[in-house]
Amino acid sequence: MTDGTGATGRLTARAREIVAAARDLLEESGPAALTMRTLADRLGIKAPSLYKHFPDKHAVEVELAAQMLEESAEALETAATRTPGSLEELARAYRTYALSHPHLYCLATERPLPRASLPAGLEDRAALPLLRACGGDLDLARATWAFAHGMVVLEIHGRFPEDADLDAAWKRGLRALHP
Amino acid sequence: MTDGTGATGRLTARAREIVAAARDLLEESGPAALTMRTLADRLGIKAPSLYKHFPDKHAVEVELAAQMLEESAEALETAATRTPGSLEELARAYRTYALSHPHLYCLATERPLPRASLPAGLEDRAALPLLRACGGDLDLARATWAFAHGMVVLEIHGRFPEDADLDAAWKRGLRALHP
DNA sequence: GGTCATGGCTAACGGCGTTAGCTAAGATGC
DNA sequence: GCATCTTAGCTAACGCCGTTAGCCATGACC
Repeated sequence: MTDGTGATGRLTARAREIVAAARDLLEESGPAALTMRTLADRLGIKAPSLYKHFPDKHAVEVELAAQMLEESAEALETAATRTPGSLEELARAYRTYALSHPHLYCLATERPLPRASLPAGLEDRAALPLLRACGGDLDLARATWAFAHGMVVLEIHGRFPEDADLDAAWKRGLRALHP
Repeated sequence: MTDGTGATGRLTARAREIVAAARDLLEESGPAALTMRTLADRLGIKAPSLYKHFPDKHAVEVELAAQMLEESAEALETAATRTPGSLEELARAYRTYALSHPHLYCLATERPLPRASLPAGLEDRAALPLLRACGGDLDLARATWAFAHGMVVLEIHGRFPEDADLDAAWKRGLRALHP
């Protein structure tokens, strides 16, 4: 188990404050509200001062993506520990986490993974619980991940019909992928 | 079969030229390159003139999303006609279309569906081939759609490991969902 | 106590979407 | 055939955005 931020040591204290404020802003008001000026405002400083701590806005967003990856990994690990081998519980944890942090989930997900800037091993760690639940079948794990990600983003972006029974679609997909 | 644009009659000729230029710009250079100024440039006019034809940039993007929906529906219908009942061929058509137009696919997909501005019935039409291939099982169709969408967007955004065998993951997922 | 790094600041640049207001050209009505 | 109105362009400008340059106070270090 980690410190929950994954950035202690990698970032200065002030940089972590900035990331925390950025996260609040993003989660409360969406990606359009996450501007360098409003972020600085929330910290009681001016926008250019942010560049003493991060080279550009993208670097802040990468930090947010890393948080999301780390936290979702933790959520999956917790579920796997509580109910070993249950893909249903893993899926529930994934869905719950993503829908609790929709803006963060999309920010972290809808662009290339910044592997170079990520803590070593984080990507594998996030994938491991699902891979184990799939008995080491890499193809099945990837297919299941795609299914879960697809369900979550389609739901977040309101692509399903209003009256769609998403619980039933989840059940049906999981039953097929993990009989 | 339609005219392939779906907008004849709904849009003026000039508006259709603008959408066509916007599409070229988007597909060639990505969403960041799609600005009102560069779009106007490509048409040999100035940015404010675009507002004589569309109320705002979003309206242009909605037109692009409608094109994507229409064309992917056509691709699926063609596949369903050529190889009736084959989910493999449907999936291949979906993947091929999305990967041939990645920026357009993401633009149309990574935001709420503008149902009010869409041609009537288009959403249902796009969903029908898959629903039929699933024997009318709505839950299975939605699960399969989520799987396919997840595979495509994760591939587009480079989220899978470099060496991942995506063909195998597609096969594995489809085999599970449609035994 | 002088030196230097830290972390603020103001002013400004170029690009964005968008609005206001002007105008040339063509269609329309009598 | 002329007046009128609509169309579709234009320039200028506004308020945002990310970002850079350059200045300055504070406090740590030898």
